[in-house]
Amino acid sequence: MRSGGTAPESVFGQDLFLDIIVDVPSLDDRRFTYRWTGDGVLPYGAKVRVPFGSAFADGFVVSRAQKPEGINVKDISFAYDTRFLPDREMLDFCGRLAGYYCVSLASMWSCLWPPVIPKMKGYVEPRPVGLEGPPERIVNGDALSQGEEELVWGSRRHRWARYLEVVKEELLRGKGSLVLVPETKEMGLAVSKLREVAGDLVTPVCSEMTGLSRREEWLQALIRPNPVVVGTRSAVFAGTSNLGAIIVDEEWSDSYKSPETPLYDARTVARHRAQYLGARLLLGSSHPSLWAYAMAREGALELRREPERPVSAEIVDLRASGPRREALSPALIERMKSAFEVGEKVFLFLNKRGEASQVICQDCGNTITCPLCGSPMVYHAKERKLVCHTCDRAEASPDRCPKCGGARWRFLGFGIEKAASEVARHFPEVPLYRLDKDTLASETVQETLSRFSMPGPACLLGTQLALGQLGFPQVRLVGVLSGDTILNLPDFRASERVFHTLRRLLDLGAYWEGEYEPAIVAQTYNPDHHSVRGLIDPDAFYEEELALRRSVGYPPFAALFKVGFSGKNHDKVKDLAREFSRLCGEAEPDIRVLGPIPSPKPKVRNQFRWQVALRHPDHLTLSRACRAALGKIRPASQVKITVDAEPVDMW
DNA sequence: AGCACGCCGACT
DNA sequence: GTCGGCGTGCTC
Repeated sequence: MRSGGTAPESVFGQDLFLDIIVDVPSLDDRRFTYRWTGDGVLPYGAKVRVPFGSAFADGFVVSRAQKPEGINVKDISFAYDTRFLPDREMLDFCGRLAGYYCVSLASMWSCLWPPVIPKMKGYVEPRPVGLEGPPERIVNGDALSQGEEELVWGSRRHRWARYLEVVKEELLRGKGSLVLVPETKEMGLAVSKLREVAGDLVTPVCSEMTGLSRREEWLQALIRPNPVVVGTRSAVFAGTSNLGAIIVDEEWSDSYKSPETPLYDARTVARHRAQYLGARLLLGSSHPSLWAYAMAREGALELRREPERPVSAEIVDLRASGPRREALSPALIERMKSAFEVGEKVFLFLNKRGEASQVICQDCGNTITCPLCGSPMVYHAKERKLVCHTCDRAEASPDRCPKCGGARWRFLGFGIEKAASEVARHFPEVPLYRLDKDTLASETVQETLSRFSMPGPACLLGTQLALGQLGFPQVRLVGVLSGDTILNLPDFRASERVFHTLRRLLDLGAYWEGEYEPAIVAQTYNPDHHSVRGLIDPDAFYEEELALRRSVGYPPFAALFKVGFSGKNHDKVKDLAREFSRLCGEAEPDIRVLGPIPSPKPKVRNQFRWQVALRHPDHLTLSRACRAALGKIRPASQVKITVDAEPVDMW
């Protein structure tokens, strides 16, 4: 609060000019000079509202400025409450991240503030930081490693025992912690667990933070000397720099990847932030990502693994059942029957993404993959061709399977409707519920689940939506109708995704104590595929998938960028994508440039879409080349460029 | 991102 | 003769 004119003499009674970077796309941190006529000092990094063109925009103070000549300098409209100003270390850290992700510093800094911030009221003593220039974009994310890193692999109980231990240790050293969970609905449990060791220091922050109390919690995370901050993806930017540990629970989850720009991945940000602060990093997982597994294998992460529990899993080979096309195999029907007879519940999982126009060999289950990159190829009905969307390689669709010579091709995609009618036909007396996007409109997930959990036999047919629901009813049998159809997606992580989905089904009922594991019956056309075998032998999956990724030079053995181009003028989009590819190759000859190719969805909302993939062993080399190329492209043109420096898929 | 300026087609 | 398309450029 303003304390009767005690603000610094030097900034009173005179015009104060400040350089502001405005958070507006394509402006890329261009500086604009504004006048500050309000009370108090606006420190480096302060967030302000400024008139911009005929509208307003948010921006950040980066330095003091001279009165510019020949420009009609406008006044800063207001400053946001400087109590929310992140500390200098976080500001600098985000400078590095901006370089790493090829985005503007302004957009990166925006992540450091809650969505709604009050205006600054009167004079607020800012934290002591100077008005230096912006931090050097050193973008050397790995140079500062000194903290310990570990992979906590096992059940929820196993992981949280370790988390609490570490949080407690750090508190004894006077250090706070940051705990990330994949979904908002996981926060309640995380908070109550952490309260056991950290009591009132536990500070939940929430991305859907519009309410006053939410904002207050965010502030507490900044102000408390050693907060134990809990939150989802966006919370990776919250809290002070006095952190002893950063914990990422269920790190395999792609919900850590931001879907909007800046396209950061909270897992990587967490790791870099821990390294930057010299804090420990804990990655927790019931089935680690390949990224985490590879680091543990190299010894970069210390491994704390709970012994694998035996699983009851049966893999049903659909190839054996011939051309008959039913959603439920006889083997599954048998198992369902015995489950219903003793009053148990069955969950049938159907991955709905199998609608794509794919062909697999009905005799041997072979899916044709691209010889250049290993991604499954996509059938283009129009030209009767198989196309690799990663390499832009097209070949005639073969008449006979190159593996077994079979000529019976199957087009994928049986819908949930068909499955439902089959279940109803086989088990007319068993109550049947559905949980998918189409049925969600009529009732909530919880309503469906509670009806499903009423005593007696019942069957639930669900998609991804059903996974990860807390308090899932006691299911004794899980049937996977078509979990592996996404193997046919042109995506370097398709196998990993199938593996995680299948392993996740084993955890359906796992909530806290009293865990149990259902028996699982997985129907598949790929019974020998390592991602399906991973249900029984996860280690074999990891080793095989790692070997595959290494042989084709994909993550985690190399950095991969996905650069998207979109606009309504097809030729301009294509030309700019070509130009960009050329410039990248020029900037750094070692870079593998794949494409440009039309995006898997080549036209969306009347916008044409092309993409380029870049690969190189070193992420920073890619970032540098990418920024160099972007800098040389004339910023005109109605083509939007999106750089994803850490894609989780190639869509 | 908005928004204004500016130079070529079909309308009262 | 004007209204209006959106390509190009600017925003302190």
